[in-house]
Amino acid sequence: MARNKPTKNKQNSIAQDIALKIRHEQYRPGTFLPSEHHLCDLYGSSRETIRKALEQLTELGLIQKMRGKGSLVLDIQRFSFPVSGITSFQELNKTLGMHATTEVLQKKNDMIPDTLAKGRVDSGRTALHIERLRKIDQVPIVLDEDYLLNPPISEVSDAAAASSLYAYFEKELGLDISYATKEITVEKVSDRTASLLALDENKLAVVIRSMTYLADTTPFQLTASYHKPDRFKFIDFARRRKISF
Amino acid sequence: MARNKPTKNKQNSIAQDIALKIRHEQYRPGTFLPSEHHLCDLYGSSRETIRKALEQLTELGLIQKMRGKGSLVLDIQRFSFPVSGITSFQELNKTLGMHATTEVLQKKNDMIPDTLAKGRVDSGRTALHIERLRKIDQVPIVLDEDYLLNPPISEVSDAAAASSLYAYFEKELGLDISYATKEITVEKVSDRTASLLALDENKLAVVIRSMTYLADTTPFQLTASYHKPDRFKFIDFARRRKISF
DNA sequence: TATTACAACTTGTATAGTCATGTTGTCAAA
DNA sequence: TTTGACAACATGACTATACAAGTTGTAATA
Repeated sequence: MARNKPTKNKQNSIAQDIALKIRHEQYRPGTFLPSEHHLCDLYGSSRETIRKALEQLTELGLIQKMRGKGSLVLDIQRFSFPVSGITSFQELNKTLGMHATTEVLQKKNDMIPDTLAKGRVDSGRTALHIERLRKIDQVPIVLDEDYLLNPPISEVSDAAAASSLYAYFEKELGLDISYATKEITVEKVSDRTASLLALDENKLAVVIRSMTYLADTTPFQLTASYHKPDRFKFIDFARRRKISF
Repeated sequence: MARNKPTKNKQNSIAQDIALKIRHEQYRPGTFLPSEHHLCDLYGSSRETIRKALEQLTELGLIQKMRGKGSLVLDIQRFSFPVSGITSFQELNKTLGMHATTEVLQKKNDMIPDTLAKGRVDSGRTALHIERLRKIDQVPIVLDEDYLLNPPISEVSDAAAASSLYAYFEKELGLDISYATKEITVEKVSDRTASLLALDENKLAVVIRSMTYLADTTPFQLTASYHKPDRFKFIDFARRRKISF
């Protein structure tokens, strides 16, 4: 069973290590990392391995490579909620040090709504429907409607639902979460959703619908997240894609 | 001067070529690409070069690699406005085949607002302020407030402002656009903005503030985009990041 | 028949080397 | 002083090779 440790190979370990050193300001923004040759010596690895580690950091927005000069450490004030990179509420809670609570409102089998299925999943199919209200400092912020497909997910404990589904999927079930498609819109929502989030009379909420896939490309999670508009803030780091398609 | 041709090296050419073949359904969703060894023969290159090309396609969400099996072509119905990947309105217009028009409302030097500068740029500084209203089928959709820093941008022709700033920056000025930070919120906007976008009385708009950087890490563009909430739709493809930071 | 073992494929990871090309400081020449 | 050549660095791109490990079909075996 793939335990999916984040650092299982050399290039990941190196990337992780450098990332931590950047986080702890051992490498400071505005300065250059040791050269690739130097890093080879430091980690006792080949240059290609170092370069693959640095590429991960580049993709994350931690460094900017400059030909002939070196790898510049970028200034990362990228807090808040990143859209890119599938990140769970619980992970964000930890990183940001907010005081967040999760209240599980429902957990039962339901039909998958068409708005989430989108033809990519049988809409007649049932799935484990978990409804959770997320609060920060007692204020409702997000309402999550998760539909978990069976297989691969047969049941979820109350504890897992209240803490982190992602941690449960990856660490307990050994699932290899790979990618997701997300869609962000602003919509008028139902009276029930509006009252749960304590919206004003226009009932507008930011809705994020996502479908999350495993490495074998089977979808396993469909989610609709309803965010309070005034407390909604997403931050994204994006690199320019050279390839047009 | 770096002309920044999208296909200047082997791995980019190969990625481009495979991407086009996927687009034209020469490689169909649900099928596997030729194996890496086979692609080596097809393109006359080494396996590492092929792998780097495939990695670009993976990052774009065009394929999913599966160990022991091959590279599966994913089903891409990713239309609409991607948040991730810095993409300009004009590029989207072309790709999506929409009938879009751009109206330049202002083009003059102005002070940079604090909400955009965010301490990363001198807020007292002036920049070339271009205000553009984007319409699709005569309906106003987006209001773009661009602040272009000098250097590296001294002036912009009316034609460039009306068509594509990015094309002008990259092809004419030879700028190497590298990355951007973006922030998405929902806010109550000014009366002027509201009337330009024909918002209803609550005056809520989706605001995307971004700061775009060159490869040498100098910021050159600050933008606030105001979107009509009911016509706002962003689609994102995100891969799960294994590295925690 | 059912199971096992294996061969022949696939991708994943790491190594070592080569050449191209951009950057910077130094030192000599004009 | 200014200019130019050059050495010593840096990253970018590519190649060739090796071995690990997952997948699949086949053939031998119990």
